Amino acid sequence: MAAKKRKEELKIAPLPAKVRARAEALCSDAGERLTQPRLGAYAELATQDAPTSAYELLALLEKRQGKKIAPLTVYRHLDFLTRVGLIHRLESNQSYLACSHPDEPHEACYLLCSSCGSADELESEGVVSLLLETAKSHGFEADRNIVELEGTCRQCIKKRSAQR
Amino acid sequence: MAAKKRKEELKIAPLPAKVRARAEALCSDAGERLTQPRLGAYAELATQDAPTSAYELLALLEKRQGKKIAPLTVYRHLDFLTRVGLIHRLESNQSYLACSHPDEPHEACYLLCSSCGSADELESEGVVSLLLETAKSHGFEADRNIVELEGTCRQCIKKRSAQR
DNA sequence: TCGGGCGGTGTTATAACATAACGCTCCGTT
DNA sequence: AACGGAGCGTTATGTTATAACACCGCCCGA
Repeated sequence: MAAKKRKEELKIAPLPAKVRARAEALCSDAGERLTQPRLGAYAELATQDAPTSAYELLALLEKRQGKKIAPLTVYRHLDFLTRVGLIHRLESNQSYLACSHPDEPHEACYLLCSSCGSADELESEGVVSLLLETAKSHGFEADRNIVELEGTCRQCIKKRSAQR
Repeated sequence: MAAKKRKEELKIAPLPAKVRARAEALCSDAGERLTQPRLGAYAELATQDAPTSAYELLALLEKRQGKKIAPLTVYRHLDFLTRVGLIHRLESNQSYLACSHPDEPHEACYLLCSSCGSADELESEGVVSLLLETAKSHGFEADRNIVELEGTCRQCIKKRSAQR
């Protein structure tokens, strides 16, 4: 037979080469393996334009790969991707989001539009440092901060004012 | 028969008179009815010293009242209490917490200790206003802000340093 | 005081989100 | 080739939340 027997024939969402390279670099720097299933989950998330729930992601992956996937599998991938910083979890609505700038370690705020469902990641050293400082002054040592604003994004505000 | 037939014999967790009065005032000001089951749920939450999940609360109420309660009932009470501002929901771990100062409308930060599970509500005009300002400068109009810091509280830091 | 309406409650069922326990496979190292 | 550990799959189950529908009881107006 001419065709080599390839183990990994996983279908993966198209991902800009640059983004993919960045993800691979990030993982190898961390001494972690960006396997095919993990990459598949990341690529799928990265091509969504709104935060995605674990089960939505599950459905997307099943559709693309044409086979059943167990929820636990997806959660493991999400857990991994969160750990290495390629994605974030939005606590206020249990959804997941590819990080828009995974290169530098960061603490971000999220602007969640309740009208269109979009999420914007917002670098905010000022807010974060003030937050940590405030906490510290109360004797509290913060490991992780969750800052999510729900409201209406610029586009939706514009759209709304245009239509009336 | 001497005893009048009382409809409402719901057992309710003991609640300081002041706290109860404040809750009643808050509801009547809002034109809402603080019914027995609602008060029961509030009182139960208010006597916990850590954030409580909906199903934990359910179990507590069932135990106190000696009867089965449906989850939906509890969720409705939680929803009501959140709406009038007597309790808050912590998004990062799906739990609920009696508000420590429901009188004044407020936006708070929460300091969640991952060691002892306690939650501290922290008034933080500075942080909140900076947050809103930052969002606005991005054309985003925020309705609600979620600010939760996970870390170690003062007591647990002290305890930890003492024991080693 | 009667009656109508609406908010609150109860019941059953089910959807959505997440993890436990266990064993096999793959891959790099010795 | 043997070993060991990370990754993965499978089954089962736990946890969180909501839908649909009917009844009850309080308030208010006639």
